[in-house]
Amino acid sequence: MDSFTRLSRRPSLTDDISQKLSRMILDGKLVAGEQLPTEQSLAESFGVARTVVREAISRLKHDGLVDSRQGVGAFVAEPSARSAFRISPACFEKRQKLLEILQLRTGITSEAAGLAAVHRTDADLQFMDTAYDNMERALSGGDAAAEKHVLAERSFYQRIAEASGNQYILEFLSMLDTRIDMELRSVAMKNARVTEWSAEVLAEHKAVLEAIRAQDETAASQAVRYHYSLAAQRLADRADLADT
Amino acid sequence: MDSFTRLSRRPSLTDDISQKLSRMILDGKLVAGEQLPTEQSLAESFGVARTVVREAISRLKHDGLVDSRQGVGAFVAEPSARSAFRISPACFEKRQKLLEILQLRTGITSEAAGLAAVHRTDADLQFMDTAYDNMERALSGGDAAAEKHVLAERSFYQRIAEASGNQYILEFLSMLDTRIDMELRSVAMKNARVTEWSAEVLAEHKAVLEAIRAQDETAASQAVRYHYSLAAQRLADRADLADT
DNA sequence: TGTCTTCTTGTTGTCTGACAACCTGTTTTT
DNA sequence: AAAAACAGGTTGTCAGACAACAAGAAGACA
Repeated sequence: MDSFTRLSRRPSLTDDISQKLSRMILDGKLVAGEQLPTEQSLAESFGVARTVVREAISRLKHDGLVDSRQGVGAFVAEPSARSAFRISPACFEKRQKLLEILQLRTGITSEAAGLAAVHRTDADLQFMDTAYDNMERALSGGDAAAEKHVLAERSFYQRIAEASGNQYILEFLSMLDTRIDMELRSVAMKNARVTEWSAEVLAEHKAVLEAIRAQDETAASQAVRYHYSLAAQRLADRADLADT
Repeated sequence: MDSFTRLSRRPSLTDDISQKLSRMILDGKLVAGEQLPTEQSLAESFGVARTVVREAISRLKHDGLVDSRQGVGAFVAEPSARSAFRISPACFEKRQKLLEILQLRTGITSEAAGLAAVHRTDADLQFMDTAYDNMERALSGGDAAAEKHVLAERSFYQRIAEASGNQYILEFLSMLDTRIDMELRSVAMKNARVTEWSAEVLAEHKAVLEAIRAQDETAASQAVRYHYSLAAQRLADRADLADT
């Protein structure tokens, strides 16, 4: 939540400076990669103590807007590093909630596939074909290549999101994937057993790909929804995810 | 992005303490409403200076995890105050981007409708019926009641999101609606002319409602998608939104 | 000349101490 | 009893210092 969203409390100096700095970056007064003024000069120009500037910059670092290196300076982060969306870590508190996150992703991914079916270029299709081949190849490695397959699958749907032409869908999906990975990798992903259902899963992906190739919007979004509904079911059946 | 997402840089003390504190809250060691230990005692127990603790808490305040009152203390914020999702204000910079936001909402809403068709209770249905009646009644007021109708429509889909049983979908949609309203109210909503297409629009909503009543998952999500595709088209036709 | 070492300088990260602003409960005064 | 002054504690801000670190400058040496 942005500080100015909370109207209840009188904004502190830190809130003020933090907002000023982030606006400078968001408005493009500070270009990506550019070095921020030093904390001391910022403190002087804002008329506050250095601690205030530090707390403000600390927030920006936390938000991924700037990146600082000790002994060198603070720099405006690349736009690719700053996501349009942020999700609270609290969302992954309980493993049961993960299923709801996956439902959320289902809706967005299916929309992405539908849009991709409409807007895809031949180049997009080529990327998707390649990603699909990678999935197929990863499967041939058996359980050992489980993680590789997961990455290939993610890459496949990322291509779809790119082909949708919708920047926000792409960003939101990649953010979700990143966070889901962080939460799941340690728990489940490493000992995932893909061979059990590899064939059917691949067929589900294939259906998505072919619908997009045929530029069939409805079929594409439905194929995604179908895949995820089965995926959710598989996930629910897994013992290592059922706990807590 | 959380600090531990960036693996490149050695985590600073502030990163460490910030993470420790947020985990204490997220893991429930500190209950909502509870007062945090004083900055000084936190500094002592963590073995760092108070400035470090302050920078860490500053991040948590920015994230809405804690709320502090000068002279009293810092308190764990209510979970309702910590919204699961945040969207950067930059997303609404250009009006052209609004269409992409709407596409994003389409995907989530259609997923919500599908889930609602499965999970709805009779009570949910009753709420939706009431919301639909409100929409219908708002339309009879003609153009004057345009804004009222917009609110009724939003309320209708909010009911659907609630019936989906998915907390994140509900939160994300309400966040999007809030932000879209903030951006659009001044521009378009006040002089919206609903009478031109009121009948057909209402029929679209009705289709959603009946699909959910019939517990037809596919029909429900398709009906939403159909409505939004037409809504996007209407929006694109509007001159006051085409500029910039 | 070229390369390595050392020094210098500047910046961020952390520490320490102090005071201002503020809230709350207690005590004193009226 | 009610109001005012007091006391203690906490956050917010300030000031100064040093440590950690990086990058360039200057010098030593082959």
